Amino acid sequence: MLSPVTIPFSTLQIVRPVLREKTRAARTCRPAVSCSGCSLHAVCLPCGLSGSDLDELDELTTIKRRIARGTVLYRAHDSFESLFAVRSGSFKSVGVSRAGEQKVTGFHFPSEVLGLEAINNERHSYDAVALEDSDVCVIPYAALTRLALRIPALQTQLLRILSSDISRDQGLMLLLGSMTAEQRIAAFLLALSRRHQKLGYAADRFHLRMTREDIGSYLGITLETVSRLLSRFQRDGLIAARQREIELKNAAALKEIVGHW
Amino acid sequence: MLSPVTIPFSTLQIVRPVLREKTRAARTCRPAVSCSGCSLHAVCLPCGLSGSDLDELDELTTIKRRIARGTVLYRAHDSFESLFAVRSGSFKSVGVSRAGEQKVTGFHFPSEVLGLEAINNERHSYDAVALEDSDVCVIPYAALTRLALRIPALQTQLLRILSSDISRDQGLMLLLGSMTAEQRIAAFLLALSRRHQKLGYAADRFHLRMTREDIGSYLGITLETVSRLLSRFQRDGLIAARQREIELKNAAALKEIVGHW
DNA sequence: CGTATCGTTGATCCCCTTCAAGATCTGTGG
DNA sequence: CCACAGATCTTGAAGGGGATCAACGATACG
Repeated sequence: MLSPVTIPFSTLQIVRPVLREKTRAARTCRPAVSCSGCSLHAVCLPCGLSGSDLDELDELTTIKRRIARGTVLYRAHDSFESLFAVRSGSFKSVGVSRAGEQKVTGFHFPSEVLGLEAINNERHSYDAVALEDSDVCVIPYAALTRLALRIPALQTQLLRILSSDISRDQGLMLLLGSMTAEQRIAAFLLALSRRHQKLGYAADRFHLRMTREDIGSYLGITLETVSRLLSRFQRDGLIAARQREIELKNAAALKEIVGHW
Repeated sequence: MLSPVTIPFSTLQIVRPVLREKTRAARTCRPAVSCSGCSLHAVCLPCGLSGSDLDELDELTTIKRRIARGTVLYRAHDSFESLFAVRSGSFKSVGVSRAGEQKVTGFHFPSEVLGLEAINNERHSYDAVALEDSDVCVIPYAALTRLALRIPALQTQLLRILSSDISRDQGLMLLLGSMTAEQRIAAFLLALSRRHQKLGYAADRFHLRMTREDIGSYLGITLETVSRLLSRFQRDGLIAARQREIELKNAAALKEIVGHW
């Protein structure tokens, strides 16, 4: 269907290593496509694995795919075969109603695993759309669970990843259910900042990968409100925003707005 | 800490069997406290297990706890040791902010598993409060994952349960992010109806276990709005409501209001 | 350079919140 | 069994936050 794509080295540069500790590049001949050679291995699925366990996971995840900006990784109702780990780039999850309305239910950055919601009914329940040219690891699910039976640390990590997805969703539910538009935008900016930091980027300066409309859809407000509030935050000196380039000038004030949630 | 409690038979009667197929009561001496003897085994954690596998799970889950109405099963920040399966009764999950505000993030009925969000950071992230006198199975997590390594069907089921929790949360996010108050109430009633049906109860007649305030908190609206809309639905003949006793008179119209989400 | 997509800002409107008061229910003790 | 207090629910009136409608700038891209 889709042939494996070798990732050019230039792409990997986009993602800065989180932990440089002894990369296992020497252990394998294809560092660019293996978990052991991937700069994200400490925060991705192989977290906690080492030695021969890591090698076995490598064999499982040799297939990579490049997804062009604006195209889908999978669609709602597609049958579920594999999980996908984001290697570079970013995605949005889009829930679709039969009435045609769409709603963004999540944004996904490198090291995060996509497709977890499909495990239960073996069918995806939303579209995953690339926000920029992106690369993913394909992780065949049946083979992954077989391997997890033999590698306790892998089973542990898999369950952790699912659990943290539940935690993240619950955080968003709190946000959607009880925050004003102003609080939502502040919380959104702070969350993005944290995620960027976790990937090794500066915490106070980042590029929005998504449109105002995507943000509004995700936060349950209109794109006009998003725009107005970003303007206001800028006027009040909390941020500097030039198009999608965001700089947090006063993170403390943003936290104050969110109000300790 | 808390001693095992034997469940009186009268309590078990509350939960009607979903599938009466050859209950395995004869296989064990303690049907009232074992998975094999539990009327929920087909929709709970042991789904898909049989024979000696089921026996092993039984040994893991011998401890039961009775939680009185209004008391907590666990609190946010409690350390995570066990998952809990609801045997009878019902619970709400309550997220707590440092500012003191509370928000209900979920309702939980028999056969559902509580505590999944705590797997990742080994600490619970919300309170679980009993809405009525309830019984739960205590499922020690470390032992469960060890057992799941030996029983592939158990690992599969565990991953499915986590995944379906993610799906459920995403459904609520769609609701919170893009529905009017009227749509939320309609969707809430229909969802409750479906869950009751799944447990073997009538689909068009049920008892609300929670207050209007709980419902409002969960749906992101005020208790007054909940009350007003229930009154309006009743006036329009969509439901009959006497206090917490609800009868769906026109489910089709409710679905029409929700609008095919 | 022109077109489409994306973003900003303004004016108006309405759904839901907030505040308030009363009704009903629950359960506890006398 | 009844009375009373606290919790819960209902309903009304007024006000505001965000949606909607609309027009115009800015940017990206072929």
